[in-house]
Amino acid sequence: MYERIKANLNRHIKLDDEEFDVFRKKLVAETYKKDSHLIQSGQICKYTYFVHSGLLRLYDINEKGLEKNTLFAVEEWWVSDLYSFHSQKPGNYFLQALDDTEVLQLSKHAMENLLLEIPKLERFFRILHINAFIAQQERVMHMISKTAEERYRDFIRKYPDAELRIPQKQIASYLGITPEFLSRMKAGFKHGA
Amino acid sequence: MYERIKANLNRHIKLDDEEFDVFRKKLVAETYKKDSHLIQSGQICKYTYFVHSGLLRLYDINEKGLEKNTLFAVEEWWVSDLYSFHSQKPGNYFLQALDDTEVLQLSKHAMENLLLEIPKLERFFRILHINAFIAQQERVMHMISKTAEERYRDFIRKYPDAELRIPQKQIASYLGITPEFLSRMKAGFKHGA
DNA sequence: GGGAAAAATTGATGTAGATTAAGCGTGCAC
DNA sequence: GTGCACGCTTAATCTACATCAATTTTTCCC
Repeated sequence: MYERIKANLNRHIKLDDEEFDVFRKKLVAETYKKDSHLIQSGQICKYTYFVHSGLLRLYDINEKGLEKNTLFAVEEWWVSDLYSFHSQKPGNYFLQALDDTEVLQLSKHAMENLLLEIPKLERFFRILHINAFIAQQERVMHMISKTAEERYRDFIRKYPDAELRIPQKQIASYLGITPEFLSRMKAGFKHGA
Repeated sequence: MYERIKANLNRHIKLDDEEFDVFRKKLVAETYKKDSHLIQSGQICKYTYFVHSGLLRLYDINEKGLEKNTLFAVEEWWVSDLYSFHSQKPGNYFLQALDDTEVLQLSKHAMENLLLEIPKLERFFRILHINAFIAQQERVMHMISKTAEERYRDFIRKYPDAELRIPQKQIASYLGITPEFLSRMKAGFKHGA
């Protein structure tokens, strides 16, 4: 159960066995059923989640009342409503399981203690958030510069298995287009392009 | 000269005088003339910049050959090509002065040493990048959910003085629309809306 | 395994914003 | 001061994508 998160930490820092043990003891393993919610908009986000297996989506409901996905989290992703988690104020996002999903969750309180006990974790999360920022920045640039079709091709190139696991309407919402238009595009470029 | 960056650090951490002195000694003050470049696409980004005064834009050139702004940096902003700076591989962004601009720059090497000498800085940059991520994430959601006019209104509400200092075409590029359409919108909602 | 509900597809029409092109104002180099 | 490049505006046309509505396919539940 803990090998995956250990490998994840090892991408950026080295913890000895004792340190990892301190870390592991703060984690709570939890399983969420398909369609259940881990985070609700309007509430204070208590946890940061590491996805051990399964599939989550992070979304908000916009002014027109439509659900818009901002992130899919698969195995070995960290996910949370960072604004709410970090500030401990009510957030705007929902986090929902698209499949039965096993997570390791870390409470705000546990996280703060960990950062003091194992300062190397400051480095780990710093690098994690740098990479998250870079990915979002690139996504903004794609929204500005590319057509929906180019963004869809990028998406399936970057997450090849996502096409299989994630419903079309969820992908459309992530890309910022309607399900109808996504369907049309897929039909289109079998013969075309 | 150093009061502004000291205040900036103090937003998230407390450094004593000795620590701040270590930090300050690594900074290099530099002035860039209007229109000059601090970072060039294709090159390895050597520095992270703290804007002491002036105005910078971070942009790339897309596949169609058009310049697209991803960020404006005014007083008290940190800016860099984070991918290139962090990985020390060639980057995709240009950083250009839109006005004569004074920066404090920190080399990759100096930054790494600082993070070892003053571990509290790991925390500082972690929080800085969390906030940067949250802002980018919000921008993605706005691109997905809002019309160009709504995004323009948000922009001038968030950066009230930007409208005065930043040329329209640069704002249009940041919003992901053409200068022509921005001009039309401005004319439009003087009488309308 | 049959039936309801949700997801995906298909078609007709509507619209936000792009593109192209022309004219206008303004800052700045000589 | 004058010329000229460049940014801003206005107008006509075009297109990527949305909206609305109907049909088919898939999923899931007792």
